[in-house]
Amino acid sequence: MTAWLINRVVQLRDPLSQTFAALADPTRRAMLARLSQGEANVTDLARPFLGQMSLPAVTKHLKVLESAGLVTKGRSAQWRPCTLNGAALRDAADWMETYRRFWEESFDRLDVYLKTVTASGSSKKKPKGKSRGRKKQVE
Amino acid sequence: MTAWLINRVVQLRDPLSQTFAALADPTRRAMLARLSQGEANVTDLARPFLGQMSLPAVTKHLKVLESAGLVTKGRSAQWRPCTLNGAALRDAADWMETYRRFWEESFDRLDVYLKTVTASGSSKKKPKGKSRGRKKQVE
DNA sequence: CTCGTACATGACCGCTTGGTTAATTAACCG
DNA sequence: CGGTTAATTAACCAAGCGGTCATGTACGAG
Repeated sequence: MTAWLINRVVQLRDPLSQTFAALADPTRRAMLARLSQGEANVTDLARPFLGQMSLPAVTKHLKVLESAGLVTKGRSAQWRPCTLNGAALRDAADWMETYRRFWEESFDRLDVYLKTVTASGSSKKKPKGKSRGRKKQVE
Repeated sequence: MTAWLINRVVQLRDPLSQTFAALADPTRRAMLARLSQGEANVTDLARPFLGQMSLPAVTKHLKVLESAGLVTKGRSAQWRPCTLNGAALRDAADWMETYRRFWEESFDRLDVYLKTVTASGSSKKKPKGKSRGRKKQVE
């Protein structure tokens, strides 16, 4: 029936959904990564992607990030200096925070497992330490 | 040109994008919230939404969560007991973590602002404390 | 075996998304 | 003024997404 209307209008435009949707694209995440190193105008942001996609495509991505509140686009003559805006990201992080125990639980299970393994070996090195949440990660 | 092909195939299917995309829907987030309180089968998960959407719709949402690795769907007779799987969520949280300074920066700016405001008033109550990251939030 | 329950699957539909090219606006520069 | 650079807008296209209904399947119970 006309349920799709209700959905489209009411459902999918809450800020959190917009934020997550904006993050659900590697191009957009890369742009955020670039912006995390400082202000940049549109062509700066586009540079790594030109050759793979056109400038209007970048403009579109940028618009998604902007309307999700993740970046702020200023203007100076013909340039649009963009800056990263942490606030929207914080909302998403806050949401995630409520689930932290779930990934730490599984980490703890691994921790317990590792302890049983190393218990049968020598007990030196003692790598205890509150080293939650692995490093790695670039993208 | 055939750029859309390259994109579709190569771009949008990385795990992180899938995870964020899965989170970009309030229905799906609500299902995760339900699962955070313990195992549930499909009709359990669907219950709050029936009347607003059909069962197949829920099945679809569930499939999105599943293929993003966020939930694991077991089977016991005709039931599919679903459980929340924290690992995928952790990957997303790790990504966010690299941007933490940006929302904490803005918090600090607010902090400074509040200090200048309260400085002109009385200096009692002293709400200093490392109370990062507001409470609120339900969804 | 038959029935009911719990889900999944398939075919369809309309909007959204991510991309394209071509044209347009806007500002600076000489 | 005319030209160049920066960026946006418009029109279009194919694929994806979120929903529908109808049908199909797998299992337990009587």
